[in-house]
Amino acid sequence: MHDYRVLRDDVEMLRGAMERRGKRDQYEPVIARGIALDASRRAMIQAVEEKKAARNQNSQEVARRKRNKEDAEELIAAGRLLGEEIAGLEYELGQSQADLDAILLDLPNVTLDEVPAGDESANRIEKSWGTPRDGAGCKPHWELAAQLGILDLERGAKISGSGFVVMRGAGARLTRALMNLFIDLHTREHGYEEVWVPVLVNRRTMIGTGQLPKFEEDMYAIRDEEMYLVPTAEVPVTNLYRDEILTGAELPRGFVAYTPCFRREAGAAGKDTRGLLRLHQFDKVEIVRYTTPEQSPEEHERLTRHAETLLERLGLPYRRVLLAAGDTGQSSAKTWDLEAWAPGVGKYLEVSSCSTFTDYQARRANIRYRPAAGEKPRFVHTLNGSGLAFPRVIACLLEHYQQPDGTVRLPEVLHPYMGTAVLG
RNA sequence: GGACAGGUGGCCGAGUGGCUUAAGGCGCACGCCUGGAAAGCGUGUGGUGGGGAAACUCACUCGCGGGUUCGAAUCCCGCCCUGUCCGCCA
Repeated sequence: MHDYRVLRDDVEMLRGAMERRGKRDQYEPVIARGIALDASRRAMIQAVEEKKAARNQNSQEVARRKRNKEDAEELIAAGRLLGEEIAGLEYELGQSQADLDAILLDLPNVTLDEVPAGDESANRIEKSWGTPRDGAGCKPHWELAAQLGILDLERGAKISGSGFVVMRGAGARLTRALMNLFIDLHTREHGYEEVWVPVLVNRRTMIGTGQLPKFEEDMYAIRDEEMYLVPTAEVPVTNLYRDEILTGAELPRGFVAYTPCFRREAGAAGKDTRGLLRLHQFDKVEIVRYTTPEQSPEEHERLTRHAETLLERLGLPYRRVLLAAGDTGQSSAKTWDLEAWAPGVGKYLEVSSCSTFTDYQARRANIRYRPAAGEKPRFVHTLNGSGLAFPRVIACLLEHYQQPDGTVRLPEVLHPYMGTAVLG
């Protein structure tokens, strides 16, 4: 969400940002309407406040006369008229305000200068780690998993539908192991506070992080309740401090949470549907940071390193990709995707998305901090990243560490969590 | 789900229609006092929006939203949340 003032003072900047996202044409009429609404809104505010000041003064005078047992009929009549005028103006103002808010909620965040313009073809690989295994002779994870008996796609589909999976035996245990490994690392070595949060949230929470009102069709909702299943722990965790004012001294702050994630994947039908590549329900550990605006660039790098560290501990080759503006999510100002190599499917799989949202989410969720006692509150910057998403990590682990006989040799860091070195 | 009791500023707490532009206290900040501190005394202490270069000023804000009224923290209606008890339940 943007400040109203952008429409007054910085509209060229906004237009440029939409241009870089390839959405100038889409948003130009929205921006134009926003500018007009902002101007009329301000005029109405002035008019209505003038009337209210008059009404307040009038009421004071009525009170004074009544105390002195003087006649106030004339003033009461004048007050009645003012009240009617105010009611009319306020109704109009409410309409303008609602329309303008809808526009401000609809406009995507402004990407940072270093984010390349254009669509995903302009995405930029910024670094690579490890040596991708040659895919020759490598099986895809769904074959390995079937052979190992750790993944039951058929029964997942029976119980819930396609895109829902059952993990069994070592597969189920692997999920629990990754959850513990990731949370342990983030709490013990990266300084995050562990939190356990609701996965069913109200509408206001979904608006706070930017999923609503725009992406209603991507969300699972509870009928008759106006509750939503979270698509990521980012939603409840970022909203922890909604409508609160933190102190500057407690920033930066980091939180780590495991949650299941629920996504309808409405626009992705038929894409990457095999095995563990794209699910309606999956598990993920998420890291979220609150920072000051000044610290947010370095915090973004730090958070991304925290996610990368997990891949390095698991020994999975990966690359860091800077998303172009057109591929960057609505709320994000800059996103690095971490993609781990899956030799069996012969692709890099997105296992983490590390974003800085600047003050976009903080405005929507009204999360502020006071730099020092007595100073004005400012919006925090919020950041988050997957650390990491399990199904694709499991796919990469199986494929990367597979042996010719179909067994899988696990990386050492998982041995204590799994109680074994080999699957199969 | 039902009954009852509540929701006031950072915190406690007064306040059943106009002399409240939210009393008083605590906390906090600054000042006086002091060799230094404590105590004491004094002053100041929220947020949002509009106007203004600023000083400042106007409006809104007593859980949220409506309503009654010239005027609502106060009266009415709906909702949310918290507590206690009952019911149900992992």
